[in-house]
Amino acid sequence: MSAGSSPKRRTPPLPGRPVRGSATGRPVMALLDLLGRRWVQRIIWELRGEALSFRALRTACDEVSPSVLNARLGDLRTAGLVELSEAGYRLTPEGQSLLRLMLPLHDWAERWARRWR
Amino acid sequence: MSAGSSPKRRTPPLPGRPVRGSATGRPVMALLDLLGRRWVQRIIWELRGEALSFRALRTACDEVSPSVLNARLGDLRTAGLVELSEAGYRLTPEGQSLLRLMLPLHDWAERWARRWR
DNA sequence: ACTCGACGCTACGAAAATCGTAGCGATACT
DNA sequence: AGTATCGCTACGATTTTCGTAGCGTCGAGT
Repeated sequence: MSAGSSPKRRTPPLPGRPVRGSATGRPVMALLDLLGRRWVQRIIWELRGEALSFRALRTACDEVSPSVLNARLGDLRTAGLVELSEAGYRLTPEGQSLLRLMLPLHDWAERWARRWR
Repeated sequence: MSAGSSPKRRTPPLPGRPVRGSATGRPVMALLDLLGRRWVQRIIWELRGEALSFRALRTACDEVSPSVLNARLGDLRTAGLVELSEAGYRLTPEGQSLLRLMLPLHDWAERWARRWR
């Protein structure tokens, strides 16, 4: 490990504690903070099917920088939405229940796109 | 390093054109790019009720920096999700239909929070 | 007319997040 | 030994976000 004991601790958003943009830490605000970080929703989206290795996930996310991917996976693991299994990274049951809320976004986006054709 | 004099235009994510993290421009990827920008989901969330003035919206979003707020409002207006009316900023019908997909996040977050108490 | 306050919004330097590339140590198979 | 993949780290460059100050406009009040 060591990892140089970072001089600045990055705090993943969790319900019940102050997050960016909300001193109250109301759960929905913590969630919006988490989901508003780049690649977070995309990662959840790409894990909708089978488990993916770190590298496969990186490829699925258009070769996202590994430092950011690792940071996001840390956030998501801390939040209890993602876990690393034998087969690779995958959604926890909690993560799957959140994914279920996101799935309708696909069809919505398709309809949205028709306005731009 | 280009000494280019062009002010580097920021392109809001729209379906059908390449966006950050997806050369294809598939609608859902454009949407995830848009929603993954900071404050975007929060802005939609805060506009779930009545129309809000720029300043009221800024206050609702915990005094977010006006430059970022304006940039996001530009993205959202270009995307056809938000419009400026007499009464202030408000969601378009399109934006309201997206909000409807987001509303369940509140209850989900409440349940999520119970794991951390 | 003049001040006052609120409006949408811009400027700009500082700080933080993100990116891109290279590579490490471990493990496994040849 | 050589090759390949694994999760993951380092670190400088770039982009985004932040924080504060303030501009120009408008309508209400005096």
